[in-house]
This record gives sequence, C-alpha cells and structure tokens, in this order.
Amino acid sequence: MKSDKPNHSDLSAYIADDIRNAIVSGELDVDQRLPSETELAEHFEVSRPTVREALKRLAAQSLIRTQRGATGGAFVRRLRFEEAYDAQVTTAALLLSMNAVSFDVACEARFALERACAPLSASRRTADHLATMRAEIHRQAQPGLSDEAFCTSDVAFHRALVDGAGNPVLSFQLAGAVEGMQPLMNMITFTARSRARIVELHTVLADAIEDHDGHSADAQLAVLEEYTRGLAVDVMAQRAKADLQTVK
Amino acid sequence: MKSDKPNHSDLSAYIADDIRNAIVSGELDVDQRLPSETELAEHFEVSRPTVREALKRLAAQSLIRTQRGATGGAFVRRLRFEEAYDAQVTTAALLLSMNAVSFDVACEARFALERACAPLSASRRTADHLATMRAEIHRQAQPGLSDEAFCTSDVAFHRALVDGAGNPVLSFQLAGAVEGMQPLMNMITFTARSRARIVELHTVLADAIEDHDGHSADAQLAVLEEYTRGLAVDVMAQRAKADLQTVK
DNA sequence: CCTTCTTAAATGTCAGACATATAAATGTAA
DNA sequence: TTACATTTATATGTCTGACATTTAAGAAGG
Repeated sequence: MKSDKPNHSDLSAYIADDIRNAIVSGELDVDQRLPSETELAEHFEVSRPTVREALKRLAAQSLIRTQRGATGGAFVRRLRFEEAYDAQVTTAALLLSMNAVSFDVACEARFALERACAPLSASRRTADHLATMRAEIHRQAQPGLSDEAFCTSDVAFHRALVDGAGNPVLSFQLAGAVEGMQPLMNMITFTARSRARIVELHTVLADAIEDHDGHSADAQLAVLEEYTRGLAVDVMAQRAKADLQTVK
Repeated sequence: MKSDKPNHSDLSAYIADDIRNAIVSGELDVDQRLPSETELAEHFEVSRPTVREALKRLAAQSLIRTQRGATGGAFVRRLRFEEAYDAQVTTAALLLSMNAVSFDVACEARFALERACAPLSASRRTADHLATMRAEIHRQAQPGLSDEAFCTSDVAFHRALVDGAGNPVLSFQLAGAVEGMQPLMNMITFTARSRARIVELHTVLADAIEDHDGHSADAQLAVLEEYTRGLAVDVMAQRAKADLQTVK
C-alpha cells in the first residue's frame, strides 16, 4: 500500500483502489486484518469518514468484512462461489436490461454456453441432479402455474442441468447466462400448448442426461433454443400488433 | 424506496440495498438523478455521512455515478459491457485464487465455454478477428518472449476467437473464464518446444476459423485443452520433485 | 449581444464527539 | 481454585456542524 495524494477529489476511490490492489495481488491474505480506520486515516493522511467510504466500497465488492468490538476491524474476505454467483446474476440482468440486448442475442449466448455443459453433465450428473430436474418438470406441468413461477422452475431445471457437470467454475460462469436472463424470459406469456411442448422437450432432455447421452442432450438443447426463440418472435409480433391497434 | 429503520447497525448497507433494488427493478431509470444527499438523509432519517457510505457502495458496483456542482448529484449509471467485463475478470481471478480451484477444473470450464463459441465464431468471424488471431500467433512464435507475455498473447488470441462470435453477451460471459484464468496460466513455464506446439495448434485453429469450419475448430480446441492440461501436470510434477529435493 | 462576476447548490472533506459491540482483564464469591 | 460478574480498552457505527471545491445559472456591465 503506497500513499500518494494524487488529487484532492475522490480520495476514497483512490484509497479503495490501493487496498483492492493489495488484496487482488495477494499482498494481503485471506482473513488478514487491515489496520484500524484511525491507522488507515493516518497512513493515507485523510480523515476517518473518507477511509470509511473507501472501506464501504470494498465491502460492496465482497472484498472485506468488518467486525465491531475490541478485536474487530476490517478483514480480507474469502470470496465464495455463492456470493460471486449472486453478483453475477445481478450484473448480467442489468446488462441485458440497460443495453437493449435483443432476446435473440441473449438466448443464443445462453444456450451456447449451456450446451457446453451438456456432455459433462450427461457423464457426471448425480441422482440428485436428475431428481431435481424431474421434480421441476413435474411442477411445470401443473395447471394454474403463473408465468413467473413457470420461469422460475425453468431456471431451476436448467441450473440442475448445469450443476450436474460438477464443475463449480462452470456453474458460476453460467449463473449470469441462465438466471440473469430470467427478466427477459418473464416477458413471454406461456400458453398451455407451449408449456406442454417445453415439458416434453425437458423430459427428453432429462432422459438423455439420465442415459448419459451427451450427444442427445446437446441436440435437445438446440431444439429447445429454436423453440424458445420462436416463442419470443410470436410474442413480439403479437405485441407489435397490439401496439398498432392502440395507435388506431 | 421505503424507509424503515430495521436495526441500529449497518444502516448504510440497508440504504444501499434499498436504492439498489429501486435501480434493478427499474423503478429508477438510467441517467435519472437521485435525491441529494441531504434529502436522502432526511428521507431515511440518518446523517449525511451514512448516506454517503451507502452511495459509495453503489458507486463501487457501477450502479451510480456522481457529479459535483450546482446541477450535480448521483445519477443512475448505464452499466456498459466493458465495465462489467473488467469486474467479471477480477471476480473470476479472485474466485480461483481464493478457493483453491484446481487447474484442471478451471481449464475444463474455460475450454468447455470456449468451444461453445467455436461454431458461431467460425461462421461469423470478420477479417479483423482473423487478423488479430494471426498477429498473436506471430507474436507467440517470437523467440525471447517472456512467459507472461506469451500468456497475454494467448489470452488476446482466444479473446479474438470469442469475439468472432459477434455476440457481446457471450464475450462478456467468457471474459472471466479466459482472462480470469490468466494468473493460473502464468504459473506454467512454457518451454520452446511447448510454445512451438501451441503455435502449431493455434495455426490449425485459425485455419479452421478462416475456413468457416466450426467442427474442426471445436476439435482443435479439444486438442488444445488436452495439451494444456498435460503441460500443467508436467509443471506440477516437476514442482513436486523440486519440493522433495528441498526437503532432502 | 457578449463577457465577466456573483451566487447558489451540490458533492468532497474534515474534526470531534458520542453510541455500541466485544473480548480481555479484573475482581469477587462459593 | 474455579466460576461468574464487572470493568475496561478498543474498535466500528453514527451524528453534528463546518469548510472547501466544483459547477451551472443568473446578474451585472461593457
């Protein structure tokens, strides 16, 4: 940690960067305690509120945790997969909603990545993953399910498929692709007929995974992708038609 | 934005959550100005420093930007792919280094995802992407290149391959998988012979992409994955041997 | 009409104080 | 001696009030 005072604005950002570099570079180990706020303030020659703002920035990135009390302080935090997973989903969802990403582009990315998991999942899935997939299929077939609940179940199904690959890095990377896309999926209204078709496709997919048939699973995902994109096209067309009616 | 005072600790985290939800849910639009710090303080019934800590948390997540001056304030920020890309790389690198992820697991995830891009890249790559790949191959063949520079060029090569798919969401998702793995790759010492082999594989891969042959590109990536994992095994074996020597 | 000056509003920073949580040291009684 | 209660020191969490700085808009003057 150096301590230069570059400019007289955004000091907390500068300090946060400095400490962040120390953490990322491994200069500070996991669970190591940072100096107290007062000590940091002296070191960087700023006031305690400024140091605190810097520490809050790091806390927002899950890089540190703080403890109150006598032996308290700020500690370098071990970044866990679950936390990174959540952040990933939020980021992906925001990216899609703020950048006018088309359904097609997002859908293509999602299924391309998911298909990367298919062979691995087919060869390694446990009975547990398979049970989850079957359970979600069963839920999706229930009548009276809201569109949102149907989407949530769909995500859970695909997540089980991805987790079946038994590779936490892969699961993490795919979190954004699958769950982050949920807001886009929620825009689709699933008719009874389309739900039946999706349940059918999911069933064949689960069968392939059960049979350790990666090739078939991959093919089924391709079919599912095509069908999903077709659904979106229909929704957009109907919406455009409705807008036209409104204008008239 | 509600305003309940749940407990008397971590108020800034609570306030940040509240505003974050408003942004993610779309209640606050892009470029919309938040109330001033003083107004937020009154609304949440806390002091200005507490509000500021909350705002810094959001700034650390690239959710808001702040402007000084008369018409200044905090504004909802449009999350851009490049920023999310950087955050993704940092997060992935930290995940790998802090969770004792094996080289094999990371490598498997990376190549599985990259292979998902191969067919798309083969069909859509521009001359530009191809030129970048060729240029990086040329650089990798230069003698006297440091291991780190070789790795950097390797990342640039693979990034061009991924970008060739012409899907920004896919590029974003793969940032962590490819670039985030660089610290792990840097642990490998690339001998002249292994470099020659990698250059050879990259050349065949680039040829496949040039010929719009997605199937061949996929196959080459599989070969490259196997070779990379073999290299890592060798490095680990030599390191273990060296450690043994040290103990003696 | 253009330029310059003033003003107001907002963030950025600081200083000092008090509140609160927590572990360790200390004291006390069975 | 041991178990429990109390004190104490240290750290974060929060508040108040102030001043510095930046910036745009309005006012004044040529």
